[in-house]
Amino acid sequence: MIMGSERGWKKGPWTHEEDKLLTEYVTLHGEGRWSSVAKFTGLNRSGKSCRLRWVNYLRPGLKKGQLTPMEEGIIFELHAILGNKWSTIARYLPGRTDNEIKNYWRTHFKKKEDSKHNKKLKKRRSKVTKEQVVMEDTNKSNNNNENTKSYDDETKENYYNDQHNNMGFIYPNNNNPTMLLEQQQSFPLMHQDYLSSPSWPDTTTADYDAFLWFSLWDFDVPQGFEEHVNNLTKYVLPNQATFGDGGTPMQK
DNA sequence: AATCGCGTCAACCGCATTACA
DNA sequence: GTGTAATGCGGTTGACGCGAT
Repeated sequence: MIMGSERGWKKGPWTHEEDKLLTEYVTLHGEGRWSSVAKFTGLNRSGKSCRLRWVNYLRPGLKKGQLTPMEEGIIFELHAILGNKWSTIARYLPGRTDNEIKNYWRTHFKKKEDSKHNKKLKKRRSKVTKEQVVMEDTNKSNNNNENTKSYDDETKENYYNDQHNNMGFIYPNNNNPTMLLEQQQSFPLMHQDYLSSPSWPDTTTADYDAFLWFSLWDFDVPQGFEEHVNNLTKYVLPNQATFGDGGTPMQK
């Protein structure tokens, strides 16, 4: 058994029995007071370890299994804006944990991250827009007269370029600052109705991209999925060309 | 059959922030 | 106001499974 150094906390994988004890404790006392778990349950686990186990594995409502294309898209979009703010991103994906999202990102988008230039490219993501980020990357690359883009940054840039070229999407920028994430109270997309909807758009079509983008950036999006799709059809699809440069997002 | 490489994911660590005495 | 404990967060590690060779 691996033991913690400070006071002999047990480490390593949790047993079924330990899970049971922790679950009983939280059921009885609620979340929090993690450092008391050992005292009340006899579990020889640190408070941090208990919290982590609960949050990432035992907490009710956690989704198991692969992320949906929808969720992948959300992660991609939010990461472009927020950077490695995993817990913040996780708030917009009910049932998913920051750890899960972090792992997902690393395995799916950081595969070729071993570029030696990467460390030069750490971005201030918190308050800049996606378009600014892309421009920064592009400018830096041009100025340095060398390819300093990481796989991560390059993938994002390609993604946005594709969106612009193929869909005519508009991303928020200085001329269109109304959609800065941090100015918003909430993301309408996260309405549980959407995530549990049995009728997602076909993820292989442009409609899906439009749906995804619309969902993320239209902060006034209606509550119901059907209405959402109706609006999508009404405002987005027949008129994609109008989403070109400099315009505003769909009007309601 | 052995082993190697890779992807996945649970869990740990260190640090920052917050709460509280 | 200060020190300490508790909590939260992001980065990292290591075990495990699986397919390729």
